Amino acid sequence: MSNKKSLVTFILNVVKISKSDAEQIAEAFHFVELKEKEFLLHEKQVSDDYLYLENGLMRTFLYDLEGEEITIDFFTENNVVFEITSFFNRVRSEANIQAITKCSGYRISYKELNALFHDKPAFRDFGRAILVKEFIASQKRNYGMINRTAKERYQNLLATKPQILRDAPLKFIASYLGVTDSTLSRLRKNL
Amino acid sequence: MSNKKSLVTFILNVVKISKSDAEQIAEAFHFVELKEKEFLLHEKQVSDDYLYLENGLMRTFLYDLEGEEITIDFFTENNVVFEITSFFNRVRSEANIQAITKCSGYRISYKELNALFHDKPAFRDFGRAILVKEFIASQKRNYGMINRTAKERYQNLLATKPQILRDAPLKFIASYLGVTDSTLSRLRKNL
DNA sequence: TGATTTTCTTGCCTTTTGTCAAGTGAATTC
DNA sequence: GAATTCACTTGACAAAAGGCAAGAAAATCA
Repeated sequence: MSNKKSLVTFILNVVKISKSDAEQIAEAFHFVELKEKEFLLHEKQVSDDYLYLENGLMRTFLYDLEGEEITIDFFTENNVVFEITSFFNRVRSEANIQAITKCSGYRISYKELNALFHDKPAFRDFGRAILVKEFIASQKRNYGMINRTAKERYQNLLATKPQILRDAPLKFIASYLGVTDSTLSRLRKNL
Repeated sequence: MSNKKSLVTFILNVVKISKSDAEQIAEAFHFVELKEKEFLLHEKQVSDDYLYLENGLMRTFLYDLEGEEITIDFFTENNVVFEITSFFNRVRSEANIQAITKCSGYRISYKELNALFHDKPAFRDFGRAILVKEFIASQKRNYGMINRTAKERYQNLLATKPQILRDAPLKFIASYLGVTDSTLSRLRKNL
């Protein structure tokens, strides 16, 4: 049994399965590290990483029509990281996934994930629970972005994921919140 | 074999399984109709409907802090309709789902869905494909809403789901786009 | 250490969107 | 069919956010 305690704990928090099932699932994952600014996924590649992020901060981003980077989402410690479209549909990714800080965690490939999905009923429940959890998070984000001013969105981010404001540069946060750098800088000043 | 041709076609478009598997899955669904303005789900209930919408237009909405209705999402023909948090986590819903026009389709309950999930491998693939599909749609919506002006968001909706603009009242669309009724009315005028 | 680049802040002005309130017209009701 | 309600529009003004450019501060590099 390798040292995947945090992953086992994460699995047990996501779905009601036995500890030994959780440990067997965790066993299938492989340790990975990423340096600051290293990419987990480059656009136009087919993603093959389903990652549990144990330490660090990552982001996913793409380029808008003017060629500007738009940060779509941040990933914090103790969450899964994957580009769902590319990973599950086996198509080239439109987005990039990049480590903001040094990161470490455990990954499995698409092939490994499917083998588990077919062989281990407990993993099916885990897989579904993760999809449901991430889907809900995406919907919540939708709701939190619309019908709110930039200031409220910023305050919400401050309250829910302060590590992002600590570790990510202003321009990543600005594009994530849908405002310009200038506007975010001014918002900050008034708080 | 009842008349569920559109559902079978829908299933076959979502996941690569055999026609007979798709027909067996469709068999488990039950026909339902909803009158205009009728609710599929009221807030504070636990959702028990996983619905394939064959005809009509629906929306999901909740109330903001000022007690105003906020339309979160629209559901169009030939899509699935469910409140993921309440349905999968068996918790009371914070959202309402309501028919805008007269609607018809086919539903299954949580219990029925899980029985299929455990007994029919083809349904597992279907279930996962639906979650992936809806998750991607949610992410796309996120991306389409941020970093765009209200006018661009409106034009995008016009291009992608014109039936919404045809059948939903202005106030539903305005809150969905995150603007006031007045602003949407003015946007329309300039087009 | 000093030079260079990158990140962030700020001022000035414009555009977008919101607020509030009044008004029109259509649909519904009694 | 008059009254009421509902959906939408419009005007006048206010607030929020953006565009652009200059400059300060911080990080990186040589």
